[in-house]
Amino acid sequence: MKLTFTEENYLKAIYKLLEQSGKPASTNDIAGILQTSAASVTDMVKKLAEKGLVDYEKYKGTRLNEEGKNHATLLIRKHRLWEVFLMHSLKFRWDEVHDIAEQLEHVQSEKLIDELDRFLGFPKYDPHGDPIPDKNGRYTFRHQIPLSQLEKNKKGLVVGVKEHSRSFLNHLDNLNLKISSRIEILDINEYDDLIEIRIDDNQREKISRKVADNLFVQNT
Amino acid sequence: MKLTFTEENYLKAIYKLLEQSGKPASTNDIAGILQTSAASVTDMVKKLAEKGLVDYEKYKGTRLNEEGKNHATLLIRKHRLWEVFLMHSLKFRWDEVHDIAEQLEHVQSEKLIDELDRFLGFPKYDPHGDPIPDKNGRYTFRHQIPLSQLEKNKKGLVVGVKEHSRSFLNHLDNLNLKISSRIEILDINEYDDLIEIRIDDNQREKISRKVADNLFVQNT
DNA sequence: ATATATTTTTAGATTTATCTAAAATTTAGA
DNA sequence: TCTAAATTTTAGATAAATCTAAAAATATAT
Ligand SMILES: [Mn+2]
Ligand SMILES: [Mn+2]
Ligand SMILES: [Mn+2]
Ligand SMILES: [Mn+2]
Repeated sequence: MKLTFTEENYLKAIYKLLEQSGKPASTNDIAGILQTSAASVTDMVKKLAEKGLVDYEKYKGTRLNEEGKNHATLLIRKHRLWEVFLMHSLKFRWDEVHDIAEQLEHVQSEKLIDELDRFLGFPKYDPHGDPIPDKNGRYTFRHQIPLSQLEKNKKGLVVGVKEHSRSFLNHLDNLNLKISSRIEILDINEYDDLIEIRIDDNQREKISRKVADNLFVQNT
Repeated sequence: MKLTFTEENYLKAIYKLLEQSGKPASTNDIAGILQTSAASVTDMVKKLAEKGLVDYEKYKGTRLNEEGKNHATLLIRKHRLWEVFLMHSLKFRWDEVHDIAEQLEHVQSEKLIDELDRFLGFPKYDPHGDPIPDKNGRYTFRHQIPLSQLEKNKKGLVVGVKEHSRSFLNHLDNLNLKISSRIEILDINEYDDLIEIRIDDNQREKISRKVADNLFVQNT
């Protein structure tokens, strides 16, 4: 089904909220993500329900149905593949790719996205470590934990970020932290909760719990 | 200036008409290209005039001013670079690229298009032989004539197509004719005006004047 | 030159996505 | 449990891009 940019953005917002909480998306939360009024959201979710993309119950919230979920997954596939393209082929930084991918993800062409996938070598993860759905909507899951859950003296490999904000990504750049960085927990300070780590068997850095919560690592 | 898709499509239409005829674009002609009503066109050209992109005189037609011309040229740059990308990187055929480029050309990011340009090696021409404006809006012109103007026993190199329709491009595919094909005029039939050519020093083919009018060649 | 045809503009309506303000419903606190 | 706060929906308005039908201007043909 051909949808407008707006409709697609609503589907993505509802998908994200469902992913985060597992519960139906509330009108207010959708409005928050899309920076619009609750009244507009009510109008639009009714329309999406009409079109058979979501299940909507007055005052109860909105959830994607099968078709809505498929469409949202396709959008995420497109978004993340474009991010890989921007980063690997066009040499963008990881803090720059999201905004442009927000536009590119709405381009309509199944062949385009499948050929892009092939061109990029069927990548499994995007520049932020998020999994890329394949042509059939299937993800490759990965065992990962927040860096804040890694214990003292244990080692881990950075595989993703939870936050995607520019400021967080720039902060990581300044710390020399990136996807595939090796990390060892040297100390966790009892008093101020700062975590001291060694990065790539090299520099030592102190990071806040906020940063550690937003970094995903694999045990190594 | 940030423009809507619709506004950008009007600018392109006006640009094309000016390019074709040299005269200001008529309301009806714009409506024809954009498949819309004359009344809508009047509304929109007034709005574009308000925004300082076109000069519009009631009943006299519309022409791009400096700013409108710059914006239209940027759109053409984006369109043609995306066509090159689709063809060279993603292996699309030359009859498939236009429709997708019509969508991609509206993505807003100066860095995106300049990096794409670099990635593609600063191509001078698109898959149909049309020149690609550089970052400053400058084209590389090329001396070319329609194949129909090539004389008997003369040789030429195919450098572009005038028509961009799918059916014409597919017809050329069937004849094995493509950009960079070498052509020799073997005979021009007096009775039915069919032109007999040799392609790549190899096969002989008879083509109609209609086809010959729509193929650009360089004398060799 | 005058009538006719064509083109273009205007007037008024429609659709889509948005808004604000007020009403209805649900949730949470005392 | 009752009341107050928060959330959500409804009602009505607005802005952008479109439409149709009618009026106005221009072009064409006898
Ligand atoms: Mn992103
Ligand atoms: Mn991402
Ligand atoms: Mn094209
Ligand atoms: Mn082209």
